[in-house]
Amino acid sequence: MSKDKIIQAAIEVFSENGYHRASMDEIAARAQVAKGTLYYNFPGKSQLFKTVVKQGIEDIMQRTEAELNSPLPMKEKIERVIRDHLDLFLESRHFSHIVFNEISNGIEQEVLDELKELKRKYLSFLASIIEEGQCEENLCRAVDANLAAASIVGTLESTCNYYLSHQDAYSRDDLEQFAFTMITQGLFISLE
Amino acid sequence: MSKDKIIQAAIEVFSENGYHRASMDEIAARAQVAKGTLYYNFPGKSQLFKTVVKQGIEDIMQRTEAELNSPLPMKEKIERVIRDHLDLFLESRHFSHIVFNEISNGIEQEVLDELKELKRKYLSFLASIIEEGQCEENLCRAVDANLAAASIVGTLESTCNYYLSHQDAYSRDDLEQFAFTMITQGLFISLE
DNA sequence: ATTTTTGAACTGACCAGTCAGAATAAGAAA
DNA sequence: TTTCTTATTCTGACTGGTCAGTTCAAAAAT
Repeated sequence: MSKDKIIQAAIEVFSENGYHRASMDEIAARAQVAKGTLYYNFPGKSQLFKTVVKQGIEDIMQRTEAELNSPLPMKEKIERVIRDHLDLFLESRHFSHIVFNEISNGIEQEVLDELKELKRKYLSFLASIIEEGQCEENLCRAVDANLAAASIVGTLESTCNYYLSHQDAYSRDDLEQFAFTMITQGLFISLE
Repeated sequence: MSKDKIIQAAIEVFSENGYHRASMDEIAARAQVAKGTLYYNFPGKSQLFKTVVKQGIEDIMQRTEAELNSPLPMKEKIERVIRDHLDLFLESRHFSHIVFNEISNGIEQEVLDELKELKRKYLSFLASIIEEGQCEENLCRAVDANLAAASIVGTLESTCNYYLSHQDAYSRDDLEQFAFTMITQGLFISLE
């Protein structure tokens, strides 16, 4: 099936280059398919992009949900959720940018709205997990869950980036441990 | 002086669109200057871009340094440094992306290297501040200062973004307070 | 007189999207 | 099984548009 090959190639190319620098020609070449086949299977670039994003978000949400439903202690759960996110972000370098930042000009309003909705849904999903933890577990209740969700994604994204360009200095494990500490404890300043 | 007008316009256009979608025609129009003048003052797009990034980084470093040299308590200092960063990021929506992410294809290797060096310099600058705090103040020593610097920038960037699309729900002050809490204390989980 | 600016015209590259026709699969008839 | 027919899937050259970068003669500013 060409459709699958195209989606896989699109994930790669979009992840490597972001939306605007990804070209349909390269996606076609990577999928070993003629350009026309892209347009036979998808109405256009933005629709193809939407499909890719949707798949990525659904995937990470599913993985996260599975971890959270496991009968593990909270600490373990958080570690695993962080690990899943790092997996995704390291796999698809620019996936998070694409979803969280690059959604803008050059995409039809209709598709743009769908993408924003996907993003919103995902952040709410994370926020609801945090809120739950604030009620039932030992999460600090002083922080806003929505902002916290955004912040966590930002932290994971930027530390991934840093890690990718300094792999000599850090191991994958360092990255995971750091992310856990930073997210749960921050810089841990005891002021006054 | 046209040069200044061009730089200002370039900051705007690059910040709004990122590097690749920013067009020299629009920069010229925004600066109310002929396109030829751009090329009279700068060798090309990438050089102009470099100038803009350089100015932005030098600006925020200078502001941060000034705050840190003030005779204020540590807590106050950190709050101010965060505020400065939020100012910059909110002012130039995509400035941080540009610097931290969008540096890639389509730019000559030489300029690319200079940009990466600027970015590195800035992160080291932040890291050195954190390290100093870990020695002399009450910052947790368990976190790696470089990763922490990257993480902080990521947090600020993504929360800014979230704030910008939810200004109805949050005030600028909420944003500042949240960023401070998240950076210094994280989700503050007391596990077990 | 020298420097700076203008604005328009042009080139070459890139790229999203199109389309007429080729290839392939699927099913019906012989 | 083999042949004919139709529908689906795929192809790749082509189009039209955008944009960076160049050039330059003439005008304006210093």
